[in-house]
Amino acid sequence: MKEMYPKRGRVILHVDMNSFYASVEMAYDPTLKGKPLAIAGNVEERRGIIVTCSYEARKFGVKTTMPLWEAKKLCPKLLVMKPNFDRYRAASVGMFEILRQYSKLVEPVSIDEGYVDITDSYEFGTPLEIAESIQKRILEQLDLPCSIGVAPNKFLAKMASDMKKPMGITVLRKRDVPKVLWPLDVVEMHGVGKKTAEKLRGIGIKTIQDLAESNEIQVKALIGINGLRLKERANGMDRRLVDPDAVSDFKSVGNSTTLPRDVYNQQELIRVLEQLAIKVSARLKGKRVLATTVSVTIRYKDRKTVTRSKKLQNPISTKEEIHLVATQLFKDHWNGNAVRLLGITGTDLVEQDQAVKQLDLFSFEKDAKKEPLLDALSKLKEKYGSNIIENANKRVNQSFNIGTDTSFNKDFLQSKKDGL
DNA sequence: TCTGGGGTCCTAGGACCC
DNA sequence: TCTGGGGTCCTAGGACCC
Repeated sequence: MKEMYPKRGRVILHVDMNSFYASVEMAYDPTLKGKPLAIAGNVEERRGIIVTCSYEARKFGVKTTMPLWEAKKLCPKLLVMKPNFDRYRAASVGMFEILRQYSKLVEPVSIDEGYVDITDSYEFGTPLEIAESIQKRILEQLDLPCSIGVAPNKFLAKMASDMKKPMGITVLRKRDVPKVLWPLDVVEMHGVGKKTAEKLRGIGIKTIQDLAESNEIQVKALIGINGLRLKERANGMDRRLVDPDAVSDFKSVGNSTTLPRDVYNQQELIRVLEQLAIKVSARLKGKRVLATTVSVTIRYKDRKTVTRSKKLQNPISTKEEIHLVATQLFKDHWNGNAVRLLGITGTDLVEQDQAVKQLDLFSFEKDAKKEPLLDALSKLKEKYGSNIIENANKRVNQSFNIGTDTSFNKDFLQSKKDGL
């Protein structure tokens, strides 16, 4: 069947939901439609900021990341809601389900956007027809608006979806790049932020065209290997594949909180760490993973931010363990100044099922101290097969010879008994 | 009386090993 | 009497994105 169609170059869609959180709230409660609506964090407190807002609110100048009080000044009738993440997740699942009906090659980028490779999706029509069909179904079935970019690669699709909002469809071919993309300021490029744009301006690169025609050596010297990638993108080139598994193996799990006021008191800060440890632990367990490295983020009154991390011998996930490691890190590195924000992040994640083996190996280490080593090794071989022996050997050596990191853990357990 | 919270990726230096 | 060069791991921080 497929052979009947002519071979064509890649066709990638980037689907981007419009003011997603606000749109979901309007789908839940249609009386909100047509009104200036904002979703904001920490609505009760002054430090609340706008996360998303409806297009009606944008007409007043309300923008993402704007402090709530400022938004209210611009738009006194602004309706403000706290985020309902369960609703957004449900809507997101529905959206990606629709996308997967057109191609198996769907790569979620975040809760409200994703790429679809429709190169081989001939049976659903031309690329433009597919984009129209997707947009229509998301609107009819979920009552949610989106914008779609149609292009030969991810970068162009992403740039295209951004061009018409809300409810736009933009086709961006490679031959359109000089006319459409090149006149734009280089900061408009996905992947170029304020800092990079500033640096580029320093060597006379202002527009995307300037970057496309820039001197590779000069750009590389200025911003590193990333500069070469950006130059390629500016020329409309991007070979990245649409990878359905890209997000499934996430790299870290963290929680942080800005304190309602600046805090000096160590006991109080340690209690905040406990709350964060509870959250991180619950999320790790929900994802069935353990963290091998724990980081603590401290933001001071003057917004100066430091992160300190510790790689552990054994991955952990309980709230007690996380709290102990985080507290130790905090005590070791806090400079005593007033703290505005605290965060805990777990990285170097390993799957629980794999960690079970490691747990067994750990208990084996204790056995190894009682029994002759070879004896214990052969026991292990019976249990797991020979391929695991090498790892076991390493771990035994570590626990016998070095042992610094295991004592790190033990110190914590001791300090816990001592009441911290 | 300002600037949230969740992430990813990259770089760079020091320690350590061979 | 002087001091290479490559590689990996760990830690810290910066830039960027949604």
